[in-house]
Amino acid sequence: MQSIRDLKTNFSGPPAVPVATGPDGYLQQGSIRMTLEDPDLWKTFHENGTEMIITKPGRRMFPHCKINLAGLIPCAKYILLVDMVPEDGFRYKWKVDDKWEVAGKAEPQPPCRTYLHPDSPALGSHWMKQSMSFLKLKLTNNTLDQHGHIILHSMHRYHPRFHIIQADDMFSVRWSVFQTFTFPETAFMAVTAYQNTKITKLKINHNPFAKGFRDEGTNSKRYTHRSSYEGYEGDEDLLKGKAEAGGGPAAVKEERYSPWATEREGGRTESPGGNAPGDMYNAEQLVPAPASYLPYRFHGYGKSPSPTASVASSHSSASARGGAFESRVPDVATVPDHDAAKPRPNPHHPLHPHHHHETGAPPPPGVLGHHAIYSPYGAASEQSLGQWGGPGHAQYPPPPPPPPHHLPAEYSSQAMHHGYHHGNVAEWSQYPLFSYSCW
DNA sequence: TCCGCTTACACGTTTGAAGGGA
DNA sequence: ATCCCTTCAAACGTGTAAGCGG
Repeated sequence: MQSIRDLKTNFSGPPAVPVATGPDGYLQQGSIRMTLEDPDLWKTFHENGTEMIITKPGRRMFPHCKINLAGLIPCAKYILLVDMVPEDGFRYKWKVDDKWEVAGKAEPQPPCRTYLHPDSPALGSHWMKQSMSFLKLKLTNNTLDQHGHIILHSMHRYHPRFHIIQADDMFSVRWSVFQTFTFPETAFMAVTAYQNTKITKLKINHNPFAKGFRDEGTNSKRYTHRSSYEGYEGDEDLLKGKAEAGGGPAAVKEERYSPWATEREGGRTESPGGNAPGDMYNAEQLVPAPASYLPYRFHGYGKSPSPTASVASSHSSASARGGAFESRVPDVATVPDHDAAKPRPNPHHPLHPHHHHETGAPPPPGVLGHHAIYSPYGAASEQSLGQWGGPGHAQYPPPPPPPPHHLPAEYSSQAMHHGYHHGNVAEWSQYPLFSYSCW
């Protein structure tokens, strides 16, 4: 694979635009690395088809996202964000034969919200000092949610996407260097009730809050101990792997079972027990953007649910390392919502966001979601984000539905490996990073 | 009838205030 | 007065099961 780092050569020299340096005047040099904590646990869930409960008041994820960062400039400030992007353009249903099947096209994408890590902004040294948890991130199916939780559709597949942005504050994000990371094993199905009993068992066995549902006695231990639970190989293997790995990467057997019907047929190759699980490829991207839209919040570029018939294919060899740099639109906070909903001048522009999968299936409606940033800091959030404030009400469903995005064929894992050349930096501003919304 | 969603519930963890001792 | 530790209750996070509604 061509390392995404090659991309950096486009930027490592004198920046194409003066704003290319970070807000501190430091130029991001080394490549930022992001690794996922508990990759084995994630893989165990992933092999069984991770499900995340979404509720009206909001539900935490389990496992929750926890990452390690390296390669940041210690004295530069960064902002860490996470959002959820659809895996594909379909709605699923759980079949009696224990697998998910496509049940139709995806619902129009709800307002896409971005969760701001509570520590943001913080120095690179802070981010690298310890692992960063998104424990308090909550998922909801309430499209009118006023708490800033991330809104998802039930029976749809998503994966979290992490953004590290070099910026002193939310206001300077527009000038900032940022990178985006995804981890294939963190993909999940949003559900209002668990469908796969194996997932239920895994949750009960691993989530301390669910201890009350564990069997009596031996398996009332944390997952660092071998569970007495029988009949769930993933769980057992995970524990075995941890015991035998001796600190090295756990050898999680690849996809011995996949609840994704299409994966079974498609020979999905993600999540092998490769070396350095969770390691990411990444690329540095500069974020020039016109300042004229500063009063607005982040603008989602409306990552389109890639019309993929097959959740199969894809997660790439980068995925094999546990994570992937996601080709994406390196831009922020530029275009008001209604603009974001307009058709892009060139949807096949190489800067157009790439998805993990691509197929010839029809594109889903409502692909240009509304993005908003949520900070768990109540007042702090108001303070730091207030300047992004726009119209103060939720916007769902988005009136009128935006035209569907037809994603380029490169909108695949391959693109994640190869990246692409940003020929014209100025054009980036046409592709907002986060779409705009309020809650 | 089926399927997805909501709600109340029991059980466990987490959190933070209050109190006591060094 | 300050710090540290313990205790305890409230808040919060879980999955379950029953019921509702399209």
